[in-house]
Amino acid sequence: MMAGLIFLKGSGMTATVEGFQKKFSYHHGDLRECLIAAGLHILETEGTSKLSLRATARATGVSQAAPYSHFADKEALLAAIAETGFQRLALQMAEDATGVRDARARIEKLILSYIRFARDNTALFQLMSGHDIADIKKYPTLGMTAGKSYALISAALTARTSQDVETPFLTVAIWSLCHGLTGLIIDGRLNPATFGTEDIEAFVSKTIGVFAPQLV
Amino acid sequence: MMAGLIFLKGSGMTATVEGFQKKFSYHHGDLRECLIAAGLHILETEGTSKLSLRATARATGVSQAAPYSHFADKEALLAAIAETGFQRLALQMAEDATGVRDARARIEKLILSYIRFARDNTALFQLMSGHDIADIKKYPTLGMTAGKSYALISAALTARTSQDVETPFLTVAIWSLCHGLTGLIIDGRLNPATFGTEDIEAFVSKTIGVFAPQLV
DNA sequence: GCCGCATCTGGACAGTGCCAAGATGATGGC
DNA sequence: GCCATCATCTTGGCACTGTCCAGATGCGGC
Repeated sequence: MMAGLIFLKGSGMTATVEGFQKKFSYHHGDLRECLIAAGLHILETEGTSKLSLRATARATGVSQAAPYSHFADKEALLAAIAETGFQRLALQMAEDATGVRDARARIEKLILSYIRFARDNTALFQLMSGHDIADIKKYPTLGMTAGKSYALISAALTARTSQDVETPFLTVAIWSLCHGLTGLIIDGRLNPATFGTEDIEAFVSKTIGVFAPQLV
Repeated sequence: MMAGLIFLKGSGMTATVEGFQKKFSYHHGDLRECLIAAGLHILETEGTSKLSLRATARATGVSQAAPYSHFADKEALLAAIAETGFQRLALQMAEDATGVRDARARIEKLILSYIRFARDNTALFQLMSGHDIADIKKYPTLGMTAGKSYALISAALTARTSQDVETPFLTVAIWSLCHGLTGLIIDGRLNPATFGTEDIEAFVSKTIGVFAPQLV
């Protein structure tokens, strides 16, 4: 419970750093960002079921109704949390694949990074890929940010030399593979005996191998 | 609200059919199945957010605590509903692909059937593929039933002639494609302009084309 | 016919999302 | 410097949820 104090008003980075406080501080400081941070923290430590508007408000040290000044409803908070998740995901994928130019190797790195993210941030990933947010179109920035990781894969594919398969369709296929594999892995639905999933890198490499002719 | 009456105790098929009632009727008749049916109905007509234990109990005409005689908690009810969903899905897929022997044509039919199911039963499909059920391992029969559609695809692939790619890996790839495509479609994330998604059959066929060499 | 036990009821508790009315305090115009 | 404005936040409350408990109910085996 100590950890919750991180987000208390008056404490925490955003509120203690003088300049920051002057710029953003109102009653709380920067409640919106703090609520998102608190939400992420609850998600990581206690799981989706414990992530409520009231709990985030509590962790931030404000009243239960305070979040409504920044989010229309619970879904809007979830969307904001998911968005920072997509931001982090895209960042991590880009980092993990820096310098790798060969199309197939790059795709492999990107997918492995995607899988690693999902494993390291399962609850967050499930929020991002699940259906807790009814229609994404209500949150345009979410859609934009979510598109970044897709764009990374798409870009890696346009870079390949042979173009016998139209890139958009190959992208959709690879993307589905990436997403589908991840789901199967984090849900533990792949029999380790037949797939050798204890060595993820080898497994992914072999599965991508199905596309081998297209990834020249 | 009229429709809710379908599930009232003493009415409805399971309770009025004499033999059925004699065999199963207790206080209610066959509460377990009725609750599942009611849950499915609520899911279809009012959406996931309205699907609560209490609502299903209400629709069935029993007290709020009655479901606990048949389900340990809400998740258990969801699991049972999801399971009948998987049952229906596998049935539909098998029907839609009857008689089609050619590997590629059969795969195509199976995937189209999968997509059609997801479109026709969106809320149910999201329950089946989402993360509302925390870990599937708690519901062994769910896992079994969910595996049926996977098995259909797997079987279709072992039937192909060329075996230059190991079947399990190709199955995982095709399965991911199937699942991923469906998600992209029902979430409306595919730009119709670039993909021509208004003609689903053509779109799916073209996307599967990425695997063409492996589907001989 | 009676007893055991699965089944179902009524009531209760803590927790939730959301809302309305009011307090609070920063900010721009004077 | 002061004041009105308005976003921000609080308090209290409503309806709903999942879950539990003590007790009523009634079917099946004896």
